[in-house]
Amino acid sequence: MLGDPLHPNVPQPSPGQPSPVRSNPVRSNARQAGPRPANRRQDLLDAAARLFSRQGFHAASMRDIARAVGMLPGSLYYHFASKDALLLAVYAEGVRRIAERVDAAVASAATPWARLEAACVAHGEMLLDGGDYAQVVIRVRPEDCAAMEARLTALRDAHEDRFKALVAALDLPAGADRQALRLMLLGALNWSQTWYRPGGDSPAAIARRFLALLACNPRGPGGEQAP
Amino acid sequence: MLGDPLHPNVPQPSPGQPSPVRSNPVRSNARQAGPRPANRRQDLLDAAARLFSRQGFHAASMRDIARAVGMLPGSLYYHFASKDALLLAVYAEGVRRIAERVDAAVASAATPWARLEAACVAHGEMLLDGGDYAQVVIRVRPEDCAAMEARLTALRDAHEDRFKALVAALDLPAGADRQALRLMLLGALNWSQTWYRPGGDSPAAIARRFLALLACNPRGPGGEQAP
DNA sequence: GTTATTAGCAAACGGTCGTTTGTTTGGCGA
DNA sequence: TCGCCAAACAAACGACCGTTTGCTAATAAC
Repeated sequence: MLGDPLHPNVPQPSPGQPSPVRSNPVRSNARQAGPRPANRRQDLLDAAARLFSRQGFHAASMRDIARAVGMLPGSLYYHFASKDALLLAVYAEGVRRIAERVDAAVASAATPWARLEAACVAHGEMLLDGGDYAQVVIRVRPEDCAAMEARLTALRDAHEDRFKALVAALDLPAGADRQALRLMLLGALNWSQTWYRPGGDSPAAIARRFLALLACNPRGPGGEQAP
Repeated sequence: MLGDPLHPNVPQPSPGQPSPVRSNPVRSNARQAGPRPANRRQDLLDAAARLFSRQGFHAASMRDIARAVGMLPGSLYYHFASKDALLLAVYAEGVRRIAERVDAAVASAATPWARLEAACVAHGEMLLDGGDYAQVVIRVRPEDCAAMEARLTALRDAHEDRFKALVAALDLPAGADRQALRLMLLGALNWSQTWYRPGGDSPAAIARRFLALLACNPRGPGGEQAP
């Protein structure tokens, strides 16, 4: 009862915060540190993120995840109410991490075009090399988990709205196709997860090469990319 | 024994041919028509394509597929040696259908840019509206089926090589980034499967809008797209 | 010292998975 | 008419699935 059964009755670090090194000065009556609790919940999230990103949602089993952290399968139901809830937690954290980086990159750029480029570079770096959480967001389709589809889609859309704003801020000729511009950029970046292998071009270089191809880029065709 | 167990001992239509309407004048001793055999194998392929494209490889079970054609689960092992083999057959047919359309479109275009545009339009139309077989090729990742990964990847690569040739034929300035051009175009198109919904822009329009955004397009920035 | 809570173990639940095995059916060629 | 064979049925196999239940140490609060 009492709402959806996403969170079992366990003290979660704090929703909306980056789940810090667990050194936050909690109020008195909450369980605080102790040698035991450690960050087993975080370990579980990490393991789930790894397996979901490498094998996909269906192919990664709860037993796999439990084994990865040295638990028995039933034990992780103390921390997460279901496999769906575990995916949602990983997915939300993934979106949060990508958005965090993108926001920071955007904030430190001056012009609209520089902001879009910074966002694409940050987005691409997270997708391709930014850890398992970020990769889950692209690898796992919301419809892979029917029970969570709406929530996962909402999370992904909220992130992509940032790019809507960035493209809207560009100074473009009147009839410019801003929607296609956004969809092409994000699509090409997201799909790059399927062919990217470390060792070749860096994620940042890939993102910049894509952006350099766009006709409306004021640098002009074949423009140089900054290092 | 004798090679990989992909094909049970059942008369397959003919490898490498488009599996015609089964009206080919077979030699004498092969079972030919009869009221029974019909095209149950084809029905099975169709059902598998549908479920694989809608649910993905892991979420679609052999029981689902059997039920879709009114068979018992064990019965489809008469036609396909394993789930993996069934996926390979669907995937190969999907690649064949996409490539067929792309080749036809390319053949009926005159200039290098027109050929690339025709290929993108055909590719996009197949991905988005070209039936279940084509959609499986994009929806199912080769690594979803470890046993077939190499073969699936080879099929997909063979198709994408067409675009390598089309881009190589373009008349571009010296330092043009042809690889990024191809990857961006194909990536944006392939990813569009995740957001496309019938009713809005047609697949052909989407493909043309993407191509129109590219800086190297001789029509110039914001160029018009043909009807 | 008692009590409550945290975190996990141990073992199973019913169900579904891909697959195998043995048997039956119906039409065809001889 | 007989035997053959494609094409399916019927029924299970063992393995694995997500999940539940009951219990038990360890820790913290009183």
